[in-house]
Amino acid sequence: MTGKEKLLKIEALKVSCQNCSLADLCLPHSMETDEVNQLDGILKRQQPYQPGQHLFHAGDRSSSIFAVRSGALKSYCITEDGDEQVLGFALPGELVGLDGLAGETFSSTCIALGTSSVCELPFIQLEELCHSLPGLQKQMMRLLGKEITSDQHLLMLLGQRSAEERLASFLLSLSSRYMLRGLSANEFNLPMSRQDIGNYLGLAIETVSRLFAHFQEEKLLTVNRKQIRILDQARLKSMVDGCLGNISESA
Amino acid sequence: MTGKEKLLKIEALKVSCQNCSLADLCLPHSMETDEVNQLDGILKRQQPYQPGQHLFHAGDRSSSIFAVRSGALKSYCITEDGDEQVLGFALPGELVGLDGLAGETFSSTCIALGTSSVCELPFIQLEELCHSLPGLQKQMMRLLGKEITSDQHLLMLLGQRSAEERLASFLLSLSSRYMLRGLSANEFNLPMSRQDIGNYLGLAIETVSRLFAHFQEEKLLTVNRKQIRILDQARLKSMVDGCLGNISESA
DNA sequence: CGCAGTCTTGAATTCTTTCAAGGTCAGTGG
DNA sequence: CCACTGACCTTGAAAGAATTCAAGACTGCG
Repeated sequence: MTGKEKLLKIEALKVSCQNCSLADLCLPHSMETDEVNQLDGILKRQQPYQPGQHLFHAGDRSSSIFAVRSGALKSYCITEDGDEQVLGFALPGELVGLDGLAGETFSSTCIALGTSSVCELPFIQLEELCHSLPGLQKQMMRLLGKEITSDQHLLMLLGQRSAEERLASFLLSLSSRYMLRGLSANEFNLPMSRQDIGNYLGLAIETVSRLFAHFQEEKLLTVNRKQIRILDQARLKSMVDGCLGNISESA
Repeated sequence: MTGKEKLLKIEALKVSCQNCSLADLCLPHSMETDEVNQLDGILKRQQPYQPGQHLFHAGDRSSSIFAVRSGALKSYCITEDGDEQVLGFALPGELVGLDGLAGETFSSTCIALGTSSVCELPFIQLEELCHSLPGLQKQMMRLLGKEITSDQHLLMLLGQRSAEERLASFLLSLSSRYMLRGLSANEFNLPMSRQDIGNYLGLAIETVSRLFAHFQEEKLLTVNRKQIRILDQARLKSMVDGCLGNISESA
């Protein structure tokens, strides 16, 4: 590879990663060419996953975290009596598999909702790399801390909020996450089913459906199947005021 | 300091730390004498906190994590409309302040429930130490991952469990955490008020009170003010079966 | 076209909360 | 020593929110 080719490759990587959570992790910290190159070296890019295909199952030996490049993923657990509990959704630029850091295996299962492509980062190598790249380790910690903070927000949501406040908060979360990645904050598609939304928010599917109808009556938004268009973001926000922020990225 | 004195000091530290979460972090990983010494060097031991005294407030600049040595702590947030949301309780041997890793400041507030003593670990130094101690960084990651996993469990609890299942799960969590530190699994004191329990579990205080009465009628346990004695751990467990584990340590 | 899965809508039921009142306990001061 | 106070906890009854049950509608697909 010539010097010029190498440079191009690095530039391409920067572009491909710039909408990614991992950008937080490395790019803004004045990574040198060689450092980006090192990170690139451990990235495994994979074939896209089809809807319903699993990235990993709870109990699988954990060896990597995954960054979503496109599509959407769902993390969930199966309770002993066979129920599913949705833990979160990952949109492009977000990470999944962080719970695998806790031990030898994943504690959650991750499934593609739509056709999705991901980058895999084997964390053994990520760990080694942390030793040589001064900022990377700190950023990993921050990312994990962020995950904890975001779970705390969700806890607050489920702990004391009404069904209405939960759904409003959920929609605002999606909105801001799409915006963060340069997509429209007021018009987007729900990658998940009503079933998944209800499960995630601790609500019956019928309640979710009724709330969408109610929000529509109130002229807060329009909803057509999966397509959401937020009409009155301000009023939606006022519904969750006091809810200390929205749901942010989740595992 | 003579060689012998130094050795004694290290042994004392090992003893004082062995019931601590940080033991997970260092001791079982064949830490050498010098390594324990290094860790000891960054530990700041503090005066005990009195009930109602704060370790840190949300918004404070975060620079350390804290390990509880005795007593009990409560983490919480205040929502914009002034409500409190309890995020978790820390018992001896557990850590608080991990959410501070997310950014420059803490996102939660931490208060002593009873007289409590803690070890403070400035994480700038912890971070530096990670570079020299091979196992420490990995253990930090694991600890953070554990925190995430534990939040996920709580999420599942609040998401779809009945009031009865929530309280049962809460009590079993306390039980197993006390047992882990070598205390009785079936007889312990609740360090927090009914108010705090209700808030944490997303229940009204009256509901908590009624459930204690109900559990007592069912001969599952006896409760006298703060004192709990679990009579039928097995049946209590069967109530939360399918709840995928209990609540574990929280921020 | 017709089937299967997903979503919506209505009515009855259940669980939990809210409101209200009373009880217990520890500390305080007469 | 005992009544008083305030914080915390318990208990009952009424009200409300969300779920469950049930039925029907829409969509995409073979």
